[in-house]
Amino acid sequence: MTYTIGETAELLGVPASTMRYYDKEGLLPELSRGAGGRRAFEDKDLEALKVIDCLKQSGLHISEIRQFMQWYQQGDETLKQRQELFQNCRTSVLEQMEQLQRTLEIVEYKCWYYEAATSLGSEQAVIDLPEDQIPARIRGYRDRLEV
Amino acid sequence: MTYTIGETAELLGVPASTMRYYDKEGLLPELSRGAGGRRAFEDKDLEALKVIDCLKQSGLHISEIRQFMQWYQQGDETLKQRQELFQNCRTSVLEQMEQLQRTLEIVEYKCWYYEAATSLGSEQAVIDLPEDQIPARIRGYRDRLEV
DNA sequence: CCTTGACTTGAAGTGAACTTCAACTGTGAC
DNA sequence: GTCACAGTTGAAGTTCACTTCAAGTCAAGG
Repeated sequence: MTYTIGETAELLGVPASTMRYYDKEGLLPELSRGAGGRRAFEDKDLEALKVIDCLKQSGLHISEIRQFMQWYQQGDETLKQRQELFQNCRTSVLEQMEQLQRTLEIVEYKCWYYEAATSLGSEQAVIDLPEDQIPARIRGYRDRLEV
Repeated sequence: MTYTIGETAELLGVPASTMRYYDKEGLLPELSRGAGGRRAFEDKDLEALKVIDCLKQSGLHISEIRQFMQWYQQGDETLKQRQELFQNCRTSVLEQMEQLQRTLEIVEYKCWYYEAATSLGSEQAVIDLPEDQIPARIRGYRDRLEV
């Protein structure tokens, strides 16, 4: 069972032009061709596209993903490199999550701030709010009232 | 108390060129100038730079951050818009965290997979591993062994 | 006063990841 | 057979957020 590039695009929600680009960049080294030189995507190629997406989400560049695919093609002698790559991905994803958590805390403070401001009718009213009317989870950001 | 662009760059770890760019793009509308036309960063400008970073992390484009700064300058009549903006930011950050969580699960599967492969000496050995030797937290990804 | 070095500007350049274009070819439904 | 349409290619274009450059100004220490 194979899929055309259009079917694959539909299936994965990735534009066909993107997949041609990935192919050209060597991210789909095992992709075979069918009638008339058309790309014939097999299940393993769909799998590869999912892994590409995962590696992209982890913050890898196209060139690094190409490197991974080259290692994959070289077989068991590159297992160590591939293991290391995914360990680095893991660290990177965890760092991104921590960063996002810090961002969320600021955003939630701002949500509270503007909610209070709209219901009180002015920013000044929020700035003048007595300490004990500020929810505990937000108090740490009291010194960031500006803007 | 004011800081030069160089001091501010040092303080926040943001290149001076980036802050000039933000200024040019209207992201620092209240930034004042000191002797010789030099930018004089006050505490509120540092605060603004932190908010810019937060909004960027949330996924806003420069043009959207500029819009926010314009609303800020217009005062209390734009409180509603600013509240809505931060609510959208919150949704967007939560979605990013969910996406990252899904990525992490795949990455952790791959970590397990390559760890097993390196210790067993080959990928085939992992593929041949009996079901009951696969940790429960990973079993859901069994069908993604390829690549 | 003079020099050093941090600042100023507008304009041009960069890098990454696509996307679009133009010209062409082959497939498959009628 | 024919014809629309999905696919092919290399090259050029796009977008975004900076970054670098070139040419000039100004402040402050010696």
